[in-house]
Amino acid sequence: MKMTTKGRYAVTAMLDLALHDSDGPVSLAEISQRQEISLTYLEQLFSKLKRHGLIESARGPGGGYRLALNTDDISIAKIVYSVDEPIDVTRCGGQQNCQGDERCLTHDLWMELNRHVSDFLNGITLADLIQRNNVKQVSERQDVILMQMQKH
Amino acid sequence: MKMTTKGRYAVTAMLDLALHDSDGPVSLAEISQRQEISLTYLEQLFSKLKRHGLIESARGPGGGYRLALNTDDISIAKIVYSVDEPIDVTRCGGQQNCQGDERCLTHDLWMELNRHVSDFLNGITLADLIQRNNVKQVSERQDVILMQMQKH
DNA sequence: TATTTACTTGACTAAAATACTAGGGTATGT
DNA sequence: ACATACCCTAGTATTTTAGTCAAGTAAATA
Repeated sequence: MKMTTKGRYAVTAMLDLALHDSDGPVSLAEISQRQEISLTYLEQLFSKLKRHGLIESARGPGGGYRLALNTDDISIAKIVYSVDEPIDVTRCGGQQNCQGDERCLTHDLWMELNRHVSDFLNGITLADLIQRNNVKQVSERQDVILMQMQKH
Repeated sequence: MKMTTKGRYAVTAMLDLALHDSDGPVSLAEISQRQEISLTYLEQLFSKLKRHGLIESARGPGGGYRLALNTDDISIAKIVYSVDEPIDVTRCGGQQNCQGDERCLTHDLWMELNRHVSDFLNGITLADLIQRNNVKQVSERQDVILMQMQKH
């Protein structure tokens, strides 16, 4: 399966967005500072997330991004799929042509693992994450740091 | 997490070995033909598998590899770990320094996914796979093809 | 309406990882 | 001796990743 920093960054950024959504549109500049992710890299990710209908954008001063769905309708799987398109551990991508035009010995095993990981990521939403204590703690730490930076 | 063809090849080759272990040492040349994996690439993988104590080797004519453990003592996780060393989906590798020297927002989520995948792969052994109908079928197909090739 | 903020798009690139190949060995059975 | 089969170290082409650069467009506000 494909679990890269791209997917991790996307989830982290979306969670940041969810945590600050109530204050109006959130700019990528803010997220970039809080999560320490390059601004231009975030732009790429958010373009994909928007294409997949997870977020909405507002241009101009005071603009930024907002969630297009409720936090309990956005699963981690949706986010990762949006930026890392085909999460897949098989070689053939679910086609059964891993050996010549037939299944390889371990085809079904990897399919099972695929389903397992998907189920897990589908079962967790942004709403779930927001509830978690460790998320709250880290988020508060980041907010404080950002405010200190803005003083200067 | 890291799930590449290297790990897939290793599991496939080990399963092939398990299926033919009863006939005495199995040479990499055989496995290479049956599973359509490059011989020199197999050599690399088997060197690691041996270092991790999963197999034993016998040199010279009639030599080859044998399982060093019972099939129900060899989990898929053991095999994958042997060749793809650190299976890990977090950025920090379990250290909590993903953001500066602190945890990032989603640290715990990736740790959880890690554990999930590991549990799954630890819960399946070569013995389990051998029992499966789809494995039996594919294996028989491969044996027939190899015998036909050897006629020529 | 000038200006600033912030999103939008596409092409480009450095670095790392992957999936191999090449080419030497060394041990062992016949 | 000689063939078989394991053993080991490098090297390398390809692909993927992570990220930059540049040139926009849309919208708000002064």
